[in-house]
Amino acid sequence: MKEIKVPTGTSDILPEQIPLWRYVEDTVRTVFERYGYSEIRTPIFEYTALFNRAIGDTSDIVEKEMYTFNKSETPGEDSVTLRPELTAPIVRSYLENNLPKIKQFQKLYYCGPLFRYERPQKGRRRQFTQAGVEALGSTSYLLDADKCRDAYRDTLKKYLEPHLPQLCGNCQRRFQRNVFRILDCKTPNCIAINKDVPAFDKYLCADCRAHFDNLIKTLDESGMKYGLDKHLVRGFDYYTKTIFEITHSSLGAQDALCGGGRYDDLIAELGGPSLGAVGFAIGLERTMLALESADIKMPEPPRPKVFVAVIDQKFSPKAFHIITTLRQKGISADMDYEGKSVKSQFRTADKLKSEFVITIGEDEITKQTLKLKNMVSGTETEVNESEFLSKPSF
RNA sequence: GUGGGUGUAGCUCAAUUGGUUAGAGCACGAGACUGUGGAUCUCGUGGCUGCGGGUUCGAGCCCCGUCACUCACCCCA
Repeated sequence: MKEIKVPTGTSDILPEQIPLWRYVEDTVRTVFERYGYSEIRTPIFEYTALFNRAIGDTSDIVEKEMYTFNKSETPGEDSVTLRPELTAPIVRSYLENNLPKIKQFQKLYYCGPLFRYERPQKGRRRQFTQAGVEALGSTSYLLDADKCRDAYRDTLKKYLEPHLPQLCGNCQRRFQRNVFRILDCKTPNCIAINKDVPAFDKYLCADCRAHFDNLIKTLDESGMKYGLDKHLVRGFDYYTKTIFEITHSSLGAQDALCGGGRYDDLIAELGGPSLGAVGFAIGLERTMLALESADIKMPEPPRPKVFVAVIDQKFSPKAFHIITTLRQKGISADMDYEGKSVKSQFRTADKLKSEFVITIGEDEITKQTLKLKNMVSGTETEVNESEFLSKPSF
């Protein structure tokens, strides 16, 4: 029989990694909330049609990377898909729950697992976690953003057409499927051709132009550091106007920590009013890779405050009573359950990094006291048992 | 889906040109005159060398296949 292991591209998060996860999750929540975003949670799977419509069929995600299934043979039961991204589900929920009617402008954030059927590599997993924000319903200047994109697409095609034979095989395919991707190519030959590609900002309509200029002006005035990348391309069809990424050099080929942009037409495309929106998502696993490479000190794992050791196993019930009492008073406490030697119990307490050890033996029972040892300083004190248990102090 | 790299103990790695019972460090467990941790020392547990075939008197090592992991393409966080 074949050994059953964790599925390809997924991994267990073991107890020792949990503090880092908590740290990262807590941090994004705190920051998002500081910026006025509220958390929203949507299902892990959605009807497949949602992603087909939102992401667009030029994307590989829709073509071959979705976990799609149909449990029911009944006709009319629609196929569902494990969510490969979260913008579309959130827009869906925003509309379905009439959020724009309650308050047109909504600032929402999320944090959770996503699924894409891909070949794993550094920073790329089949199940991964993203935290992101969506600012939905900001007044849209632009109903004609697509026109700019179409115009630029035509310009690009016109420029690249004569060079087509010199482009790499991938790019020749891209020319038909998605010209913009050619700008992103890493083949030396293609890079050379791309160098002289017409700049996109010459092809913006007045509206987009104004939007772009305003954005740049705001960024400059707030002292925000950024770079303009005329070769930046993002995969989803729903993006309009501004797109952006944050990358980190430690991440290898998959170096985007964060990516996002405007999607001013998506709400309307999913059946809602014509309202603009912006959002971005942060890859949590990639963030953690970057944190590890930056040698950031890991948060301390939780540890028991008290470990109770017994001289003889016959005192175990007593020890059990003590840890139960302490736990009820909100103090983390633990003990040995396997009748180990005193030395071994202390070793265990040490390994757990327990702050204090209480020892119980004949002496303590007759005197009705507890021996309390501070495991950092090594000093031992004797306390009255009933006093300590009714009002523990260290 | 395509290509490269790597698979030996829980982890990191050894094992002369193919040659006996596959080793070490760390980790884990027990102990060092028995009511006390960390340091040191002693002892111990632990491997169908990823799996399946082949070549050979003999394979951890060579050949083929397969699986897994990994990096990269593709695509994307």
